[in-house]
Amino acid sequence: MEAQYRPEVIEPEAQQHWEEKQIFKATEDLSKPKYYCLSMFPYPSGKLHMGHVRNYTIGDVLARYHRMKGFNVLQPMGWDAFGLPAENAALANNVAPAGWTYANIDYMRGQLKRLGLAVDWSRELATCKPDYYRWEQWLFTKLFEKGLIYKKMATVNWDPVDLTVLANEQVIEGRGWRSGALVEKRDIPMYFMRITAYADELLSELDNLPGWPERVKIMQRNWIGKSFGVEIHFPLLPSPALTPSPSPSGRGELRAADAGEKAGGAGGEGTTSASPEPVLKVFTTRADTLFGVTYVAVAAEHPLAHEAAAGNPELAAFIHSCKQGSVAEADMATMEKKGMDTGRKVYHPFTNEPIPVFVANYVLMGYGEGAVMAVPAHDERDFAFAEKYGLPIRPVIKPVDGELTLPLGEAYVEQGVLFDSGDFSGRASQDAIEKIALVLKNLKLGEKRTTYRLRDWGISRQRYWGCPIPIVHCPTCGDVTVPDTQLPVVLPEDVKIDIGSPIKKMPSFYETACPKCGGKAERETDTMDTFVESSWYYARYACPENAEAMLDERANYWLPVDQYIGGIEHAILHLLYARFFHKLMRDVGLVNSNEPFANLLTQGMVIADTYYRDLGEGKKQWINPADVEEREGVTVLKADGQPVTVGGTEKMAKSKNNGVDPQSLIDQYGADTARLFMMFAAPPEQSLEWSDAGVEGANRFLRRLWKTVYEHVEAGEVGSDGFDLSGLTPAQHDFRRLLHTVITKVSDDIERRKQFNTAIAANMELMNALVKLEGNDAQTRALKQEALEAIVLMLAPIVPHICRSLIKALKPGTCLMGAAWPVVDESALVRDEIELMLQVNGKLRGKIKVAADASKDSIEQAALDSPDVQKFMDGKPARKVVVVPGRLVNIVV
RNA sequence: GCCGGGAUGGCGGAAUCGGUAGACGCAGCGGAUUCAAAAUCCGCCGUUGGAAACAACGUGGGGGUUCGAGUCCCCCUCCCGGCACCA
Repeated sequence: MEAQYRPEVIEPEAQQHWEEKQIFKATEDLSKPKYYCLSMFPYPSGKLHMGHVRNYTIGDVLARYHRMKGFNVLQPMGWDAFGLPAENAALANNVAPAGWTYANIDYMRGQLKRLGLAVDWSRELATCKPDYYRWEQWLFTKLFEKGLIYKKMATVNWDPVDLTVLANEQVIEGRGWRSGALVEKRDIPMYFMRITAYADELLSELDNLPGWPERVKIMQRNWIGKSFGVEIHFPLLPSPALTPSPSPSGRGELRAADAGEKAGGAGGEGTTSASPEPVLKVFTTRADTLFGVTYVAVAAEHPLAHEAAAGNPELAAFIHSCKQGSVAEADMATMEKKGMDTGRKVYHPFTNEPIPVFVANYVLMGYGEGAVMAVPAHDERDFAFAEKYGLPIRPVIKPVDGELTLPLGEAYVEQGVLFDSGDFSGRASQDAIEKIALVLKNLKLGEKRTTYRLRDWGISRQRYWGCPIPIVHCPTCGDVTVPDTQLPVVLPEDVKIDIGSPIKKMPSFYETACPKCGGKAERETDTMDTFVESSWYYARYACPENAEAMLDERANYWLPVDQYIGGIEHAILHLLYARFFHKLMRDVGLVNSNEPFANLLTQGMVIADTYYRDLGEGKKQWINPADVEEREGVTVLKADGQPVTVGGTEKMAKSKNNGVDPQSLIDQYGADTARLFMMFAAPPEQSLEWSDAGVEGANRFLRRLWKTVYEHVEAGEVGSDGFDLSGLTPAQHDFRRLLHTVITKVSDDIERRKQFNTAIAANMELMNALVKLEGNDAQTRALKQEALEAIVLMLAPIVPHICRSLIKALKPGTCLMGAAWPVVDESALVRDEIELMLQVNGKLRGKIKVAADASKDSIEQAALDSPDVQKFMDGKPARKVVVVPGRLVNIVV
């Protein structure tokens, strides 16, 4: 064995061995339990950052641990290769997105391999390859035919200067990131996936996911946002200016799940119903406050708003001003709440009192009916709005056991008891909601309804670098899906990029014949949201080379994924879409399980400081943390010494250029040190502010481990028969108990707690004790052999390269890949004496040693006899003695 | 704004079910080794008072429950993630 730890020698050697022997190639094997371990695949942004190292090391530790526990492990890897950054890079560097993407994949694959991941590379996939996305297109056509994909209008960010649609990320402070122009909202036709049809199942199945973090399930529940309420119809007074012209529609029965569909069409359903009388529909979860309604507010896109604006230039201007700004909900929610009276009025369904209708910029067209009844006395937002516009505030709910202080200083939002509410006065809120719904139903002015916050998923993107939507627009046949035989619709890769998608200007792409009638037709030139690709890749890994089908029976062998690992930022969108897709695939017969991911580990963000220079008009130049330094208290760019602006601390991302490349760390210390340091720095679920302080310590520990094994091995072979467990000295006995306590703890830390920092700490503690173990006799050497073997095997999932070398040195002829996880010797854990803490009035005052099997009475007596305790009892009698077995005794005086 | 999470020594963190706060590591300080340095090894290392023994205080801030609270409950502050076209 070499005296020096040389990662630059042993790491490539180990990696080459694993690759040549195809150690990690997974095959379906019914003789072992399967373990499908999946880390979220990376977007090939250029280089790995620390978040990737964290993510993939966590996955690798779990994959390697389960392999040692006898599982048939699959750990695949691939590339989430379509996306906006490729187009940005193409624009900046005048290269094709495809070439840029493939070059990044090649570089990053090399980096991942250098980390020594136990990945089956034979299953590698990239979502931008036709052999992958053709199945996405195939599924699209099936879903379109089933009505699970449909077309409707939707609102996007429009850059009036560059004449392009902008992603939310490209809107900075209300302006386009390149042009600096004020962004406008614009309605365009898009394809939607009917995720709302699965809302109930997506919600209820969360209860069948015990292996998911509670916080993620809570976020998904809130996102789906099922609420029980009442739809209320406010009859419209005839317009003072015009005769009302309700758009004809027989679809007044459409429920909330479809609300978005009609909303986008800006269709008129909102002002119509089955009854001939025009009504304004609102949805509320607080029907008990109905008598407190003092105005009704509609979204700027609401048909009634448009109608009212026809003869009212001021209102038209206000509605137009609501169109300014991004469509992002965060922007909508934080902007100043503004409104304007439409001049139109509705009747209160019970009192027949006329109520004004406002247009308000805070009412969202996409949720419910695009209209709300406002109760300033019992809703904070309505209260603020009413104060601003001098609208009446009419309290109708009071606390069950008290009175309201009038006038109200703020909205009283709790449920309570109704007053000033006609026949409903005196009823409790819940009871009143039921009764009011019933009476409204009898009057045909409303009914109980369930709504969801969840909206259907708009998947059209007006971008180039994505999967083409397999639709042909035929002037005679309409939207026709591309038949299986004509798939895939291949995205041309050799393109020139400027503003706007090149395939929209490429007749060779969009000119085609209608698959139905053979007439002249045009292809859809929008591409799909990249979330579509990442919604099913986990299943394709089971059969990535299958050219005949999207999935085959191997998917049912491997699925569901036993352990999914990825950033907490995906808690809602990606994970919800993937769950949705799994159910879609189940319902077309591709998989037989209900959920894709049995266990989920949400890794905390690796965050880093951001730095930028303002280029004006909302444009910023982001500067990498590696390129700045502090000079005399000022943060400056190293290159020119000029100051930079310090931004916030945010997740490492391409867009903020704050990713730290792990390559120099790996080059300097090796992959094992990088892996060990990353796992030791913090528990996986916690967010981690990046700092390389402590890397030295991780490397030092590995050198120390190497040296300890080296010295042990150099001292000669240890006879396996020289180990006499009954003849251990007390110190040796204590050490062996520590060893087996640590094996118990580390197993639990990795398998159940998934907290690797403490698993590493326990091994360090054991190493510290081992180094202090005196003596060179056969007993001691056998004990050290047992401990070193266990430490090396316990650390193997985390630092596999060094452990491969060390196990070969400790047990010549053994192979790490065949090695099993260390087994606990329960008999080593037995103690005959334990230490108990002594408290007086909850304060620590001393400790005693008692026999492990001492009775409660004898423990109490021993505690009361202790001089440490008596000193603080001041001669007073014990009022109470609390004995916590195995822990402490608390004496209350 | 809404939803979710977090805050513990100079720093990263530990304390797993309400029961010894600060494991393990980093940095720092002192010592050994060395011609010297690096590396390595040994020791100290929450704050205040004290020569020490020891005592008091101490887990973002305020209040509460409990024999006992970093952990549970209420209120607040700040930070991080998400908010449907970043992935």
